Amino acid sequence: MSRKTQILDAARACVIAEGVHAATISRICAQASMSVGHVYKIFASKEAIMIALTERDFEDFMLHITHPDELGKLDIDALVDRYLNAVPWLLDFERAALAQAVLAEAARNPRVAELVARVDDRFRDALRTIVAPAFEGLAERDINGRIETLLMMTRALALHASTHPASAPDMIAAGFEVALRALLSPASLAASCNRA
Amino acid sequence: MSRKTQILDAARACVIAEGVHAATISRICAQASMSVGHVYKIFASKEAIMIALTERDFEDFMLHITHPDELGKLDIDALVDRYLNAVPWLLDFERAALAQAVLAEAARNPRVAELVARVDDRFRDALRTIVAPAFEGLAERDINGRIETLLMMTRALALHASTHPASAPDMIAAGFEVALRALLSPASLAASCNRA
DNA sequence: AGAAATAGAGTGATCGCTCGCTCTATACCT
DNA sequence: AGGTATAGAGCGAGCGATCACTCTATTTCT
Repeated sequence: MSRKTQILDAARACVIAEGVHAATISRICAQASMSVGHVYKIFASKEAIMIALTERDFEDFMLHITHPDELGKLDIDALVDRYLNAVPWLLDFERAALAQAVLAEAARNPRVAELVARVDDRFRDALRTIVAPAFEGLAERDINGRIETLLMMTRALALHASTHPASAPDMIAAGFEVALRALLSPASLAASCNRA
Repeated sequence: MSRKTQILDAARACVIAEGVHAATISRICAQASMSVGHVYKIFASKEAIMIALTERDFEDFMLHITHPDELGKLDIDALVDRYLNAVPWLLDFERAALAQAVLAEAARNPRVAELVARVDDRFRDALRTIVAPAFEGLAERDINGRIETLLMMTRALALHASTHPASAPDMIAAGFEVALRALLSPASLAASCNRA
């Protein structure tokens, strides 16, 4: 394991346990069993560590939800399956705590905010690619609204375990599926259901 | 305006601008045009200020989404209307930034976490009261899953502007409505739509 | 005058980060 | 091979800044 990985793993553990700010360099060093001086030979600053950690975490997330290799092959039903399968992974407490810490940091640190925005764009693009064929004829605004809602729901899921560590994945998946299928069905169908 | 309110308003502004940790006592004091010593005569600690601020913010939120006075009178259509009307308010950047900071703090401070859990319970109860009549016959697990999904979507909406300050409320409301109506329709109806 | 409100310099702790040092392994010379 | 020079991984005491908080002095009311 490289020194970089070693530091990032230690930083991850600290951030999950106490957030970005309270994860001090000295605690990260203790966790990594390295000296302060050495860590600063490998990363330029605490911020650089956090950026690298965030990048690694996001890459992991994107691979889990929309793997680039299979993007072209995914239809809507497959997307729903993939989503529902990812629910337990998203509801993992450590993952959620890290995501929560990263988003909190994004509110303060413009470099992290830019990272979040970039990943969101990639996620929206991936969704759009999958969903576009089924949504022909739907107004652009409605498509965007649905994609944005999917993004928001995904983020909600990714954060949920942070405040609700003991939530039941299959109960949440059941509710989630209802909303998911509605958002991914063409407009006419959804409309006829809505007003019943 | 009471001294307490004055401090909380100053704290709110600081937290929105820089998060809970970076919102230092001295900056809050400067913002409130008060001395450090005086602030500590009114609040016991920085944590006490943050708890009070969180409580005030949550109370505000609950009043906006499910006002207790009209809880009995709300049916599902009225609830959807209320939700959609609340979207622009939820998408306010300052509100979202504060919510984001509070949730980040909850991940670290058990007292704030307990506050969040309490408010979530109140919110779930309110939803259940409104939704129960229409959901008779639905399995308990499905009802809970839907309520939990609604909670998650509400939270996602409440946080969204923190990372996406310039999002278009009506576009999001359009997508949101689709998911909302699906979650609030009885099961059979939703199922027949799902598998089209 | 006495009480309450207000002020802000001061305290000890802790932060991110620096810098001069040690130690070890390899390269090079004889 | 055996001795010496060199490189760079690793170390941690210490620096200046800043934190939450205290304490005493002063002003403002009654």
